[in-house]
Amino acid sequence: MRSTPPAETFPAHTPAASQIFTTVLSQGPLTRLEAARRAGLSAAAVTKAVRPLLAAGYLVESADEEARPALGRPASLVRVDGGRALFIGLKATGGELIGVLTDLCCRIRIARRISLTDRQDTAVLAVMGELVHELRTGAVDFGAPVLGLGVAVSGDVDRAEGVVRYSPFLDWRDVPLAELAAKTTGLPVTVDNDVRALTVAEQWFGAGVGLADFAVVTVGAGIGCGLVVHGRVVAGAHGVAGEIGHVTVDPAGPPCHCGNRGCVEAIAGDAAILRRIRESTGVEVADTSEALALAHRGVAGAREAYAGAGEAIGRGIATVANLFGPERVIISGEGLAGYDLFAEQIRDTFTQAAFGSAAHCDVQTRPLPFEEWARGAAATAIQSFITPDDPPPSR
Amino acid sequence: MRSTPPAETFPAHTPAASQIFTTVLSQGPLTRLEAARRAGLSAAAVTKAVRPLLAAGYLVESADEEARPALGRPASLVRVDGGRALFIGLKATGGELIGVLTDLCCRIRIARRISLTDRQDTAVLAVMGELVHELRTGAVDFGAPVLGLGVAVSGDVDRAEGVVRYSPFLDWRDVPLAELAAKTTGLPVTVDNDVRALTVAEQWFGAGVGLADFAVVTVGAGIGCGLVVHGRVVAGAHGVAGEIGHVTVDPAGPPCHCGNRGCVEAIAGDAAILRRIRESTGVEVADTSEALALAHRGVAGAREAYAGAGEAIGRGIATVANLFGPERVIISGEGLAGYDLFAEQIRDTFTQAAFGSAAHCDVQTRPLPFEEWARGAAATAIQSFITPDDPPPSR
DNA sequence: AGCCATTAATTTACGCTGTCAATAAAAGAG
DNA sequence: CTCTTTTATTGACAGCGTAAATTAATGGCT
Repeated sequence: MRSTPPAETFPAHTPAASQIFTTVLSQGPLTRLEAARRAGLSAAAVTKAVRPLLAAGYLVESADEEARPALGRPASLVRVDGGRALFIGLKATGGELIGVLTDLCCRIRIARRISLTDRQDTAVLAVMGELVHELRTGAVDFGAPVLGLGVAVSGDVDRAEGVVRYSPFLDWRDVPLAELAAKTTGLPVTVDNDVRALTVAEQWFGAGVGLADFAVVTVGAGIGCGLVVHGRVVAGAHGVAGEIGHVTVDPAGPPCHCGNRGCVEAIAGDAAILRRIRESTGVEVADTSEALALAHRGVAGAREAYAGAGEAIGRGIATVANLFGPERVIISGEGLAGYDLFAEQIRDTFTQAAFGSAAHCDVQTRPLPFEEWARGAAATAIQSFITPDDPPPSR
Repeated sequence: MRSTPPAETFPAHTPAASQIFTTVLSQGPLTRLEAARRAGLSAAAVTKAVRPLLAAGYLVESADEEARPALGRPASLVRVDGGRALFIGLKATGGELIGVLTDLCCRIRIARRISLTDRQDTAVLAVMGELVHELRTGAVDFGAPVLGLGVAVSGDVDRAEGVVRYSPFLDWRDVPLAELAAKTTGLPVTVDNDVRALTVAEQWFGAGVGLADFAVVTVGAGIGCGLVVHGRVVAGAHGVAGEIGHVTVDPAGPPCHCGNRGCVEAIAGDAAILRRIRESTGVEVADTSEALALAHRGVAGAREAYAGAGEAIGRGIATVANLFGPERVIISGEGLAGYDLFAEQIRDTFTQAAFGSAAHCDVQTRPLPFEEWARGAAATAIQSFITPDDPPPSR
């Protein structure tokens, strides 16, 4: 939600224009005809929508050098000028703030992290202000205006209202973050849940482009899941959705902080893996990198812990596939550092537990650099810039 | 999919008209203004859309007798004339064919069942033809035309193409049922998966009216689930969705016909309950009614079997709630005959396993008379009649 | 080389549908 | 009998689609 009027508004005031721009943005350079086809609109609509966007510099035209057909008028490609505008994305965790400056195509130009000492909202907000200022200072070099700020926070976030309802890691309740950050920075602010933000980034700029139904699964400290159904990110009627981390995979499994036993997160979360390695090997591993080292050295207990995690994740993904039937599942997250240790288990368990054609679902993995979460936040800011109201289904 | 031109077409050729009609159909008598508000359209659009529908007799107007506010121009209510048109719904199981004749408001006027002796598609089709003929003969009394036929089949069904891809109970593969049934009956035919059809009926005529996100869980021989997300029924990219029956709730549980262990269906399906009762009590219960009798008499082994079933179902529903965040879950099915035996376990397990606000999800139960499945099929026929292409999100 | 047929991309002209804002209609209150 | 209040209708306007016209590039033919 915009809390302040944007410095510059997007010259696409009709739904069709937003949709066409989104199509060109996410599906690379396209001819007008091809853009029309993919957006489900007429070619005439594209021509009309493209004109003001070209004039404003958001789109640029170029000849189709390669793949020119022998006959007929050669196509001219339309693409988004990424350098036309900049956006800032912030991800707040309990311990640090990650910030990125991206262009309109959501390519990262600058990335920064600052550790947080105080989780109080006012303290975090001050640090956010600093980080945004630093990124804007760096933005001067690129000769384009910063047109929006996206903030990603884990927990229950109401994007439409710009309010963090409850964030366990930050211990926040009902913080009107969009409003506060807009006051601090003077930018239009979008606030969203971190996993959903990442899902938006995949939908527009990643492996979810062009898919109406897919899921993003993040593996790390927690296990999260973002869902896109009918071309739209699922937010849940009560703000909760995609809680794959608390899907039970073994009622006799280890206890989870949520009060149940055998949740995916209680088996495959970073802390769970560490604890299991400590219990089975007796080695007092201090963090994930030590645990990984131990497993890579071939220590049986450590390998088993990762294998068990892989099984739990595979079962969780199979559950998602059985219920939704997504076209693709994108596995990502910090936890992928140890992907070689559980890839096989994920795949085997998924294949076995997926019912019927659900097994045809394409399970992909992509590495997730640390700035990726913040990039997701920037993606939500770009989304808000292009479609002030929540976006229509993309194709 | 329509395979033959309908006997009579619906005089609403614009999306807005279909949407307004749908709103009035499912949300009872409404003033034009209220219908506009609920459909997200302008009052002007309603006035324009309603006129031809009144002229054609699909809608009727009446004064708002009660609840007339003291002030202002009195509202005139618009409602659907259910008696204006009739539809036939068929549900095919392995052993019998259930057929209903409903009016436009999906109220059942006549219900019939015929047992099937031969599962071959041609044999089933012949019996379908008979049943449809019988229902149409009965329809004469109501003085309205039969305008569509809906057929519900369990398994993998492609509604858009009207093809049954694979139905285990009938042992069918790639049967172009819509085309065949249209040829036999001369009616426009809609073919859909049985659980999805039931979900459509709930969405338009049941407890899902007005909800953008809800789930229907059916308990009986199998455990099924229909999902509505963003106001649309989820069909899954590969035709599989809502397979709650094959969500694993206990990897150490009993084996399931799908090849895994501890699926919801392997614990809470009718056959699983019977087997467990036989094993624990030694009593050779022959069918579900005997099992119910045993449990109601207080036999411990039988009660435990039902309690275990309740837990499995509750856990399955919690999984759905954690992943989607539906506003409501509607539990239904033949298995509800024993609802008193596991209601408590469903509720307790759900509450415990639902994460955070997902527990706020409203879990309802509704009895499911045997004709309900066929009524769902009729609902899909009504839907196809009103919106020839797949329906837009309803509000 | 010049011209024309061919193919494709884009634009222009026009019609349909839905919104917005102004207006009519139907009461009861003063 | 007029004013207020609420609902329904009407007419001007805008968005978007279709269809036909226009523009652009290329190869074959003379």
